[in-house]
Amino acid sequence: MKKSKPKYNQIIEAAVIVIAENGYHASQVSKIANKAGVADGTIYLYFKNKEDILVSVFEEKMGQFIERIVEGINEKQKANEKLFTLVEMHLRQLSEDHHLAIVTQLELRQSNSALRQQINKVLKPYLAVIDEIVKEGMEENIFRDDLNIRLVRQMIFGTIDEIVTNWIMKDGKYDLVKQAPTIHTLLSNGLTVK
Amino acid sequence: MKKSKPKYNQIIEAAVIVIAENGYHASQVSKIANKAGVADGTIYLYFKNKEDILVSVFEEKMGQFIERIVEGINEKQKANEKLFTLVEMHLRQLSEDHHLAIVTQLELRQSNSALRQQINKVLKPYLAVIDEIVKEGMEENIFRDDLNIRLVRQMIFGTIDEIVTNWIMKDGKYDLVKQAPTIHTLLSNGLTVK
Amino acid sequence: MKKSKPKYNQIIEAAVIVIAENGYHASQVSKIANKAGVADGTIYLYFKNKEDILVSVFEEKMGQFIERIVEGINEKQKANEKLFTLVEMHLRQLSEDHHLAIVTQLELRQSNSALRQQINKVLKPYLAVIDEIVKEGMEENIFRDDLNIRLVRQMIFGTIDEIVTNWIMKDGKYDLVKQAPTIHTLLSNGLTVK
Amino acid sequence: MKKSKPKYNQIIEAAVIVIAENGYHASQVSKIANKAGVADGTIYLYFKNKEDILVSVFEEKMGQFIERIVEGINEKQKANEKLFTLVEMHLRQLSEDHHLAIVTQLELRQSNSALRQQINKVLKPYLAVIDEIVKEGMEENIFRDDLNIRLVRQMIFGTIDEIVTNWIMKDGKYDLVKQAPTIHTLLSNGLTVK
DNA sequence: AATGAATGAGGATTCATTCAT
DNA sequence: CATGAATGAATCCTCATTCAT
Repeated sequence: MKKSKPKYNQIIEAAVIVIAENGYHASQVSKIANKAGVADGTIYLYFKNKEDILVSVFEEKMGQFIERIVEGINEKQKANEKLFTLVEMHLRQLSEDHHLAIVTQLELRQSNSALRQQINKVLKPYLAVIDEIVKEGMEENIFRDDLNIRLVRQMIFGTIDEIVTNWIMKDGKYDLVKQAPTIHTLLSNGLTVK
Repeated sequence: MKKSKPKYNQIIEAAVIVIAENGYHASQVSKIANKAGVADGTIYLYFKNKEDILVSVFEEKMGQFIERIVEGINEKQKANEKLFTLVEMHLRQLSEDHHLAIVTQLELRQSNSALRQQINKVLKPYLAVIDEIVKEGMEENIFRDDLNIRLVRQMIFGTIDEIVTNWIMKDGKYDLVKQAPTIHTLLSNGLTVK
Repeated sequence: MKKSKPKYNQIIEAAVIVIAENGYHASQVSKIANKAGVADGTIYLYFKNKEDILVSVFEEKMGQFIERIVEGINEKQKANEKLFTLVEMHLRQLSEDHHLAIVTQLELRQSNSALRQQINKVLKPYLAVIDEIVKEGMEENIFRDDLNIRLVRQMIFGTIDEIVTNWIMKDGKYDLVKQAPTIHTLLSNGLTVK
Repeated sequence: MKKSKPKYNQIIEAAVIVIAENGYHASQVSKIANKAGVADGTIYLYFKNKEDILVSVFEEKMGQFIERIVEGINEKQKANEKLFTLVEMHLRQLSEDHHLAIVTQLELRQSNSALRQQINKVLKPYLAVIDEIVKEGMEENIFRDDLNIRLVRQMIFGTIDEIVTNWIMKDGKYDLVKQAPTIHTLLSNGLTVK
């Protein structure tokens, strides 16, 4: 966590749970405060407004999320191993924190466009990690050398994101992480018989 | 159109414009009524409630959207041609109706999860079309025979969806349709050198 | 009343009573709505916001207030009779509407400076009436010809206003109108023995 | 100053500036504390509550204000000289402390009626000084012997007060003190040709 | 004496929906 | 069918005040 203030973290953790359980619009500030064990007004000592809670949740959690993936990737040598690690850890991390998955895949998207811009900014470093893997793969001659990096990044992120969202909307009834190899193969080899 | 009542369509068209221009949360029923040239109360003669307007917008527009894609696909023989047609027409149709693209890619997602369930129901036939293409491709031995249809569908839809969303968030500043071949190649052949 | 909408007037009348009885800051919109026999939301069909109620109360009441004084003055020939009429009617009108007197003398002054500017605008015509009397008096050679009109106006208004405010703060325990002749004499002849 | 504690005075001075610059309603206790260079809580070691700060500001400043006027008056023999001195010094003192003038003429009046009662109490000695002058003038046969002291006091105070308020609302754009003779003449001789 | 983090009560306003005409 | 005036529930945020340190 960026800030070591305990109340700040209490509120962040409470917000994830309350938003996951009630949905963003039914998550009154007082409900979050209550769950965090602080007074309503205390929220505003740590956050500018209700939206800021949401952005901060995303920043904090996304920060850890990316950090861990980057660590995992750094242990790998080849771009396709790195891609596999990214897919697998993306799925694993959301798989292991159901509340967080609900918030990122469903509730966070209910935000207005101002908020969405901020969320995109937080997401940038993650997208940069994807770009980096793709570039490395092209340089290593593991990936084709004519790839449009932006489109590849959108395919990789769009695919994983859609898969996680579907899983969440099915209430996480099946094993998400187990699908990492298949997804990786799909992205690597595409649909066509060679 | 489900109903041939002219006011029904007036309201649907007004809703697309108002939501695209103002965003979901700033699109009051009275604003839509005003744009449609009817009284507020009249809305409720044609729609159960505000959510119902949104679902209906999506139903109507998605109905046409899918219909046209199915027509396009039926003219093709091979699964990979069909897939190309689907990608190209998906991009083209949203490219040509900016208002609709904003509504489907951004504003509609701000709805609560109850509404999102209904939207998914509307989306089902489209996803079924994708599934059908994949199955045909496998039978024709054009696509690999070990594909997990659900995951493939999520990759195809997730990729296109992410690409369109990014395009909209960049205010449609570049040519979307032109990217269809590259996207199709990516989905078909994946990232890896063969 | 400027507007013949009955609810508009109901709300104005309710506001005078509620504000006079509770003070401006303890006069919640819901309390005014309740007194007026309308829903809270209805207030906002007729007034922009809470401040607008206050300004409108003043506009409506001040409009009548001035109108009557002007009528009274027009029946008089000489400036000093007109001045007497102004003093007497000013006192009489506030004397006869205790609620209104509380609102104008006490509660209205708790407004912020933005509101006060608007109130001053409403007051302008009344001050103009005073100016007119003074000018006439000077032309008629009834008043001294070296008067500084602005200062005279401020003396006349300041004197009456202070007297009414003191009366209100003593809960209207004595007869205000009866003092008109003395006040008029004071303003006319000053303090000094001639 | 009632208390010789330096922080007490720091807070009083800070309050005058903060209230004059921000207006009464935007003058949070924390803003005053900040300006005074003390912690929020420290305010409550010297003042019972926020209202008490205001009353104390008025008491302290009014105390000095009256003291100086009394000194000035004591140097004069005749009641009409004393009245002139009172008018002139009233204008001069507020003229020379713009912040204080804003607070006394505008911001302090936004207080609720409970506070206003206390303010009136503080004002009493000043009104007594006016009364004294009037009585002396009557005894000296300089002023008419049939004056209603209360009304005369209200005329004198109301006139000066209204003139200062108008001056403040015009941002002190003209010379206030220069008007003392005219005001004094008006109060002494009234409007009428003799 | 001094601090300042924490408290929590309180209220204007919006807008989807109704229903008398 | 159509209207649109009226309804009223629902909530974020501020800020004076407290009290453990």
